[in-house]
Amino acid sequence: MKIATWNVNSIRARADRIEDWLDKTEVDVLALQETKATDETFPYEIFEYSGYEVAHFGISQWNGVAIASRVGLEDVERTFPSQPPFGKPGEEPVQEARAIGATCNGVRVWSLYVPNGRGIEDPHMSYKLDWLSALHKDTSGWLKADPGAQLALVGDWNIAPLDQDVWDIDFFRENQMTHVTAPERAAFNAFLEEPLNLVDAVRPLTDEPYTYWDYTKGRFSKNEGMRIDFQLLSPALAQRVVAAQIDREEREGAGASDHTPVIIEIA
DNA sequence: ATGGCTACGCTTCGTAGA
Repeated sequence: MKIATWNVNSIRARADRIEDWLDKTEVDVLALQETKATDETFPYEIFEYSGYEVAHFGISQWNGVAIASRVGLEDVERTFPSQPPFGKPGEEPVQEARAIGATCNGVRVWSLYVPNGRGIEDPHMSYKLDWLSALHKDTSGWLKADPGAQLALVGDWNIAPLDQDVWDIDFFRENQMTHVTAPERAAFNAFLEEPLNLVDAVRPLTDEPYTYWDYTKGRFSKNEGMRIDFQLLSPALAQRVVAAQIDREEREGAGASDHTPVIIEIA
């Protein structure tokens, strides 16, 4: 079974490419982030034509997450239980469409779009860290309830865990950029450490360093990218992984998303 | 020269991405 995750940066602008990609790769499960669509405007038909069931969660032109599957799509859950809303000062906090879960052929898949911190001092940074802390707490509960859980937390984590996961760590440091700060990395690493012990099964199985290249400044042609899209698997699921791939080719050509798909194959 | 892109919408700029 193949499970892919892909920040498509607008499902409507990318509809033809996504349909072609599904026909070409024949993944069984595709988790999507940044659909930039509401449930009303989401193009369900491109998945149905290709033989996939799909569940989407979108409430505005921002964010939006979905899971498409051709091996079953059960117990769909929109937002994880502890997921915090974003509160603007003086306004009612708003829940954002950043997480959708579904069980596909026995694997509990969460499609996650971790908030962009925007800036080190920006209120969105504490939102990002709170959001990850809440996800960690719920994940801990799921694994306590079932230590053998087949669980996949996949998506755009908006964190580059290692210095080598950005093209020039000095550039990031000098410009006080997000995605590489100690608190963000600690929040990410907490998923890989005791007691959760989730596994990044992709890193050891692919030579491609990056999953994202900015549209601006010719970043892709200069191969100045970032590794920020991950599939973190429960220990029991990680044992079944036989292959992994970052589909760099999909970043090429006109009309590409700035992120590329990340795929695992499990036995 | 310190830029360069892409997408969205009650669109023709402001917001967001990272």
